[in-house]
Amino acid sequence: MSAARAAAAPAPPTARGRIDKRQAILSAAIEVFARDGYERAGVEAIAAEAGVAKPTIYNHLGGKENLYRAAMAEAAARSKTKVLAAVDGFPTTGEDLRAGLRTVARSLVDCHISPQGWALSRLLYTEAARFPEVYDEVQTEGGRQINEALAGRLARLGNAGVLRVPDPVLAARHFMALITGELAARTAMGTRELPEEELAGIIADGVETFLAAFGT
Amino acid sequence: MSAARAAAAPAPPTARGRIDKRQAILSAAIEVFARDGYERAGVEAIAAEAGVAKPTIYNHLGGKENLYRAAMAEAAARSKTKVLAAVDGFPTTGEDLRAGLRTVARSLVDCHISPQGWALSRLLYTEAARFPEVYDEVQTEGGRQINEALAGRLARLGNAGVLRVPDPVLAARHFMALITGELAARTAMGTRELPEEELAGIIADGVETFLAAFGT
DNA sequence: GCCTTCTTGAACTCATGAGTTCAAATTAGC
DNA sequence: GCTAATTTGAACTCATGAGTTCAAGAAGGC
Repeated sequence: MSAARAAAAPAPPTARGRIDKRQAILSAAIEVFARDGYERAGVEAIAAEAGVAKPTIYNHLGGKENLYRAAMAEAAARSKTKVLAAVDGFPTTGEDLRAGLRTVARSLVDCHISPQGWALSRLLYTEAARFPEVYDEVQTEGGRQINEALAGRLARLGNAGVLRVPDPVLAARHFMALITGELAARTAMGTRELPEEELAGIIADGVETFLAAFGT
Repeated sequence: MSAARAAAAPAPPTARGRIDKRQAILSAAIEVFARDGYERAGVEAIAAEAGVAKPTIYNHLGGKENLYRAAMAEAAARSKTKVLAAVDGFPTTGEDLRAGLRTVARSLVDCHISPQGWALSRLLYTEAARFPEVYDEVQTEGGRQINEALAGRLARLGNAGVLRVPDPVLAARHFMALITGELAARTAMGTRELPEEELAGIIADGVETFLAAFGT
């Protein structure tokens, strides 16, 4: 019986009993939803991916809709942590500003183009009509916080006289737009690989335009 | 019989026989796919919307996948026409450049945020994994052409000395990024209305940053 | 060791939706 | 008008997937 399951699931022959099933289910759900989309994703497939029986999912999370909500909350939390860490690397002084901006931009882009990052964006957009609350939660709890953090760092640089940012929030939005604006189109919303050199070029170009607009 | 169909379909009591069924089917398909997504859209619903019987769809277009491809090609063609017309309004002289840029930006944004525009983007992204050829066709046939047209106009302004655009293609990309970058997030990929004043603000801000970066 | 609690597998039910079939009705071409 | 092609409605088939049920099995607490 265990052997049959192990053959169907990539997961190791899971220990039985109540361990960290819930976490395993959420991780598997994120992966399968990301790969197949909400509609095409099967609860059975998620169960297999998690190395768990189907009723266990219904015990823990009640149903597909609720499972989706919980999985998205988990994914959003993970993503937010990463992005805020990336913003933390923002330069605080004008010393080698161009290089500093490129480094942060690269970190931010890496968050965006990671499989997890794309999965989150794609599902948010795709299911925005069906799950508006999920969209709002991620957007307000996540997106706004990130923008605020970025704006704060830009304001510091403005204060130090190395940038001209009368409206730091706007500058933060345009920074993100210039850096990440083309990623969706270029990678087909994360379904294509982007050559390293192309990525570096996009970032360098974005930083350049940003500096042309907001530098002193 | 005709009365029963008219009750189910919003379409007028269609004349029978081989008229413009195909066009009606494609228009209905665009609408239903846009509203419900590929997976949730039902062929039966499309038939009802088109005021046509289900077998007629299979006669004309063979199946759901093919119907999707044809509908997307139609939608892309319509969209491209509109966008290229918008680019045509681009200023060619430096006279009142700011106002001219805002006007074009507004036209471009209007194409983007129209229900048809969002439908196209959303479906392209959502189904990029399942229909990569559709994505490529629209992206290369449409996106590239639009970017080229925009770059051409920017190059003229550069030549006239009112803009500093060593790389017109790059400038075109950044123009679009600054103008349309936030629209997806703000409108939840077109599922929310955006207040007119907010939209005007986004455009004005985008043009301002663009001029700061590329103006003389 | 024992009892409670959770997990499992397997076989269900039930709804939905793609695609087909076909005789009857309708239309277009002439 | 007459004929050939097309459209229609309605009733199919068939596959898929959500959610449930239940008896048997496996931890974990004591």
